[in-house]
Amino acid sequence: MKHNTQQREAILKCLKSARGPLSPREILEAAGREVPGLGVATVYRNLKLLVREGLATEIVLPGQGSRYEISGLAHHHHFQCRDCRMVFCLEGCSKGIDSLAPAGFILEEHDIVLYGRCAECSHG
Amino acid sequence: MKHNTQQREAILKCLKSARGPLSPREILEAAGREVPGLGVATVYRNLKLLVREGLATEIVLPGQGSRYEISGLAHHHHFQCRDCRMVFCLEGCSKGIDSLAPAGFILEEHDIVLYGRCAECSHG
DNA sequence: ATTAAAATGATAATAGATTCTCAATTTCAT
DNA sequence: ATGAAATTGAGAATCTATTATCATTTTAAT
Repeated sequence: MKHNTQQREAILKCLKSARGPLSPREILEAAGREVPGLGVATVYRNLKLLVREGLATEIVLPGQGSRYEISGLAHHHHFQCRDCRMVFCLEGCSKGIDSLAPAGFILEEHDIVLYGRCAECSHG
Repeated sequence: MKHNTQQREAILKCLKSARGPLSPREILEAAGREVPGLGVATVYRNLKLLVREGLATEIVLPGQGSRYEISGLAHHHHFQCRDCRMVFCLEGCSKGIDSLAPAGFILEEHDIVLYGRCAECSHG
């Protein structure tokens, strides 16, 4: 990453203003509004680059391709709306998760995903 | 599902004796030991069938293809070993998950996945 | 302004999982 | 034991997400 490009800036800006991790497609659409003609390959290339540089973090939910969110957020989990399919970052974390691991197992990490309807889609 | 086949029986038996959801590949290998020559298509066909009949349940972890476990188990979650990649069913569920949903959001379901080392791989 | 390196966009290519096709085999009611 | 219906196995085909290719454009140091 030697040169700054408007494409990369636009992608980063998207991630910063998002309420949750975005899919490459969502990023293509959003950043494409700022940089017309933006191509898929560029989105993927830059996401990979941003992750490598530590500026973005890859988020994977069950049954879907990777999403990306801005790095540096505190430990948190996600909520996916079953209507609009959007993913939102949540705050905090449920206690007592560690106790779910069976004896003899070493727990290193955990993921929690909530599913339901977001405020808008729950007819807000 | 009009005819019972040894293939289907073998697949079902695998699911019943497993400690967690199995991938089609794992099932192919395990059931293939009982029914030599077992084909992938047959595994997929029967899994689909078993799910339709309510005998098996599809489980999807982040970044991986579907796995299948026997139906009827109580609410539970899973642990994936980062070494052997095997997935294990856990018991119980962490309290307070519901409180993670933001105001205005309707929570319908949740998934929890723990990652780490299973008893065997943690050098047991 | 010039230029070499970096980055882009269009599209082809790849990869992995799952499904389809179809001839051959198996199941089970008779 | 027989035969129609169901199922199977091998391999081709499909689908989706991501990556590679490459000619063209952009960046930024000079």
